Amino acid sequence: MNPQNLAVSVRAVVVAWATEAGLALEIPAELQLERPKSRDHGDYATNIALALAKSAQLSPWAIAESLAPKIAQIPGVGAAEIAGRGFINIRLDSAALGQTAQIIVEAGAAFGTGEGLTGRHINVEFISANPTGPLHLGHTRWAAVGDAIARVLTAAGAQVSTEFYINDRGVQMDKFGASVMAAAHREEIPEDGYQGAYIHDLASAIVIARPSIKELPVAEQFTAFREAAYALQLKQQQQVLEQFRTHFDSWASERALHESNAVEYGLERLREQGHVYELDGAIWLRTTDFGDDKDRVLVKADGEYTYFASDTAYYVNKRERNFDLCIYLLGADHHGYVSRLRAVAACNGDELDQVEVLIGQLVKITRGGAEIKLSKRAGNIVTLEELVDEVGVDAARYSLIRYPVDSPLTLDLEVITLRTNDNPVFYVQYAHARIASVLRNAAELGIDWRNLHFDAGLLAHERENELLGVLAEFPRVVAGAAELREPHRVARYLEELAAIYHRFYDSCRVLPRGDEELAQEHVPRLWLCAATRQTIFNGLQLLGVSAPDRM
RNA sequence: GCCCUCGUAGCUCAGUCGGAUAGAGCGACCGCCUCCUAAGCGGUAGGCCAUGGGUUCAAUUCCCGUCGAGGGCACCA
Repeated sequence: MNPQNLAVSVRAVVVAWATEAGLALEIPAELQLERPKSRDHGDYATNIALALAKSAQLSPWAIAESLAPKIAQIPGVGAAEIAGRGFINIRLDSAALGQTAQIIVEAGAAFGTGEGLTGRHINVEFISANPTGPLHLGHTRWAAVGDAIARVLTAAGAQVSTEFYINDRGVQMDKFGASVMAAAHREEIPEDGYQGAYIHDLASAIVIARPSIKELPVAEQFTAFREAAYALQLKQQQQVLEQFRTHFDSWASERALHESNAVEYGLERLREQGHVYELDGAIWLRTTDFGDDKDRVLVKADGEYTYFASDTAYYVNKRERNFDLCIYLLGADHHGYVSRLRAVAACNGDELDQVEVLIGQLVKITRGGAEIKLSKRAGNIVTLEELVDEVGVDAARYSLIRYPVDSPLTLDLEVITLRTNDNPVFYVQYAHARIASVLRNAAELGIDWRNLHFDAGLLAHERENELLGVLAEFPRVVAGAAELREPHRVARYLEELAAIYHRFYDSCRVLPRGDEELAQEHVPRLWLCAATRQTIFNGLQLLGVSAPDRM
């Protein structure tokens, strides 16, 4: 018995009742069963009687009185009681609930996956930094969250591709090249150039690899420095992301987009749709047709493409690759792009909602309460690499994922370095390690629980019920996280699960003490432990955080 | 001026596609190891869910206004 099955059964009861009573009611296709906040209200509750009261012209209580006895008849349901203004509280019998443990263990890594997004082909683009320096803290948030979103969408059945758009074209690249070249000649870095110490490191590395580069004619030398620095910097970003367990299925280059004539092609496609016009010598896209507050220039009066032209062509390119949904993760400073990006989809003949833009607030970082100012230009950067060196991949990823992206985030380096409950990741990992330890001990005692009789009905302790109920929620949590693009829900869920497990562990002895024999209640508890371990493991997997067997 | 996001415990934050008594961690205070990891557990204290209206059987959640915080409004990249 799981929440989904139960919801289907309850709905069938409601439909049967309405038909019998001769009422033509609109009953939701998927009836929502919620888990009551209070344990006194049973395992699941439905508000269906309240919801139908108005259209049925009956009191909620009267409807509930008709439904409750029939719900109580559903196999696996122990009791159905009416409470409050007409809620029906459902209690499962312990055997039906206990069965969850076995189902989870047998499902293994597949527990939590679903099919809600089966058939969707989704492109998730995030970070998309200039290759002109190390990835900094803001990028790090997207690296963690974007990767987790991709994992969660995949678990929900979608076919997902992650993508990094390399902004390797334009004046920033030239400033970058000029800065590195100046550093190589020990000249002052141009005022509008890049000032960080890494510029000097790049310059040295380039000169060591190719000493003759400084003898080249100036124009040629500039290009050589720019390209060499680009290659090194991109490689550095890729290595750091790999170390951070953020994998990109594809790296799309803005340059390549232009060189392959994809920009012309994209514009041509938009012209066919009739939203392109010329004014004052420039070529515009009429994004105001679809909710943008002003039209946008694609080609400037001087014949140059705008950055927006690249973006537009890039979208057309993604569609050509058969993605039916393009998700973008952008910083709060880019929120002005939302309406124009969605308008691009509409101008291309697609639906507005085929573009989804997730706007993330920026990350503030403190060390012992004192704010550290981030400024790339001043060279005072807290980079992804530095963060990982200081707190580790697990703590960094988890700390960045456990908050919704639309809320501003303050990370205190001192706090997230602590191995205490300040770092919920340690709390969750500890629960996993604790269970792994129990299962190891069981094996050492020669208890082959998998091959012993599993009596689900023995899992009747209050704490066991709580734990089973929370475990059964996992698939719904994953589905919700995918649907809402909110992987932090998985993290919060794991914290709740770990807490419930610790409470269970505190009250229920899993293994026989030193001189005791194996008792019948030990076996289902071992199954329950194994199910919890599997669920925590699967959840951490979705966040890209490791699940250690020992700590 | 217009637009976006946000305002919940002393602090950092969950919760909100409308549901019953608003939650966690930290900080404070009081307890729990003869026993599978005390990196754990139990308890106490702490709230006009910024504010004023509206919709509803039901609003912290949805809508409008006000106040406050942050960000954005290029033929820049």
